[in-house]
Amino acid sequence: MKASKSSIARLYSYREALFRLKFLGFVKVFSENLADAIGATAVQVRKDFSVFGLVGNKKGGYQVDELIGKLDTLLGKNKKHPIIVAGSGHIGKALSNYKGFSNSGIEILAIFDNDSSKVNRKAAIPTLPVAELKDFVKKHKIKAGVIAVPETSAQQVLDLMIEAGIRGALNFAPIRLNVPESFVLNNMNLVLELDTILYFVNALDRQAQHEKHKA
Amino acid sequence: MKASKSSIARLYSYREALFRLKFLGFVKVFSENLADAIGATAVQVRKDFSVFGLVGNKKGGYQVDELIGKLDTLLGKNKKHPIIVAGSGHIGKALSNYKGFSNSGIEILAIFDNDSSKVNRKAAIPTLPVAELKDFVKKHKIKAGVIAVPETSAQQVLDLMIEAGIRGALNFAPIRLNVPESFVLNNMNLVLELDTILYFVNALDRQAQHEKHKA
DNA sequence: AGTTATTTGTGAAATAAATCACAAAAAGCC
DNA sequence: GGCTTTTTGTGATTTATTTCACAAATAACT
Repeated sequence: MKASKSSIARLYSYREALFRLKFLGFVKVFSENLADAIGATAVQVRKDFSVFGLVGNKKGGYQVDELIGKLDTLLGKNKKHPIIVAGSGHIGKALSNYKGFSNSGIEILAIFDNDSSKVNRKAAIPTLPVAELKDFVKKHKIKAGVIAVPETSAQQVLDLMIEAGIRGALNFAPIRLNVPESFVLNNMNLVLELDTILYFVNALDRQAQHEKHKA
Repeated sequence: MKASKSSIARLYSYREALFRLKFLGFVKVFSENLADAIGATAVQVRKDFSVFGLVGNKKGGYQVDELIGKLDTLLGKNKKHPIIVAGSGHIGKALSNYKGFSNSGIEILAIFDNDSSKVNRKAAIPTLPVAELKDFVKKHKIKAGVIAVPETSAQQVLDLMIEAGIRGALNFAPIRLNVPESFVLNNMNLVLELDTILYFVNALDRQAQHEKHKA
């Protein structure tokens, strides 16, 4: 097996879980503790670890600090990761106010917006005109960005990011964006997620209805 | 094959794409058009359709209006879907201002917040005290909700929702929530998504570095 | 009307991901 | 020190998903 998107995501989840477990006083953990913490199975944890060369101690489990250290190296968590956000609407604001980045290494350096009335160079996270995006990205060697603009300008902004040298992005606009082969694009589509939930909720109801009918 | 989460998500995407294609003047479409539109392959489109009994016309493709109609029925898009949001922070606000729900059937009926200073019964989408959540959900027969509260109160709010009869939720709090077997829970974890993007972006760099070294 | 080109629909094959089954290591007990 | 118990690590198996390969239909052309 090799590193799939979901196995990488699980590694980050294990890391989060380890911090929580450490806070609770754990010095060592077993694959089962981690599995419980992130909602997986113990075998899955060990298989993931096996793929990434994370070894434990038979019967002794894994040393929490040591494991966090190895994960940090593996996941690049001992480095800073500067990113930018395009769009200072509600999603952009939600991101810039988000507390959860604290121990993640991720840091939003700036927000970019087309609307000049939104520009604010004095804020802790400044809002800058889109015209400055390219230079800013090059200057700060930024590799990833968030697209939080309306769908009508999403592709345009993304193209600008790519041109500036950005290599990956998280997209909140509800459309399919075109990117070069090697570009890493993840999509967050609120409506699609809600739709899927509603489908399964209603499917459960339909099933229940069906059962009732049979009885 | 049966209805998997991702195949359902694709059906919703096909539907979206069909609206766009219709707007562009398409009266009939081929599986390849739909594949291009959502970034899949033509075979995948046909296979998905095959699973859900969506038939087209050999050589003639699919009639756009007819297909939209069938998808609407299948996906419950000809019904209203009232939902609630817990938490009136930035994410809650982003959702209540979101334009993309317009032709989705999804309607946010209310936002709930613990902070009494946030309560506002007059707004188009009212913000109400959490104490009223249960009655509101029962009264309006709401089946799904969004959790946009801090992680410290996420489980508590979710339990309240479940108690009120809600069957599925979209969770923005970056923790694993416990739900009954049949409850439909989807997670949106911003940091996790960004982490994964950064991992692959940096992995590409590492690879490039490696190649350079070899050369 | 017959022929050709195109497109659907779907079993069969391939690929990817998760789970099982069990050997090997090591801690603790007697 | 040997025996027992627990837990890791991983090849083999299963399950899920995607892709392939091709028959069957049908629209368009001659």
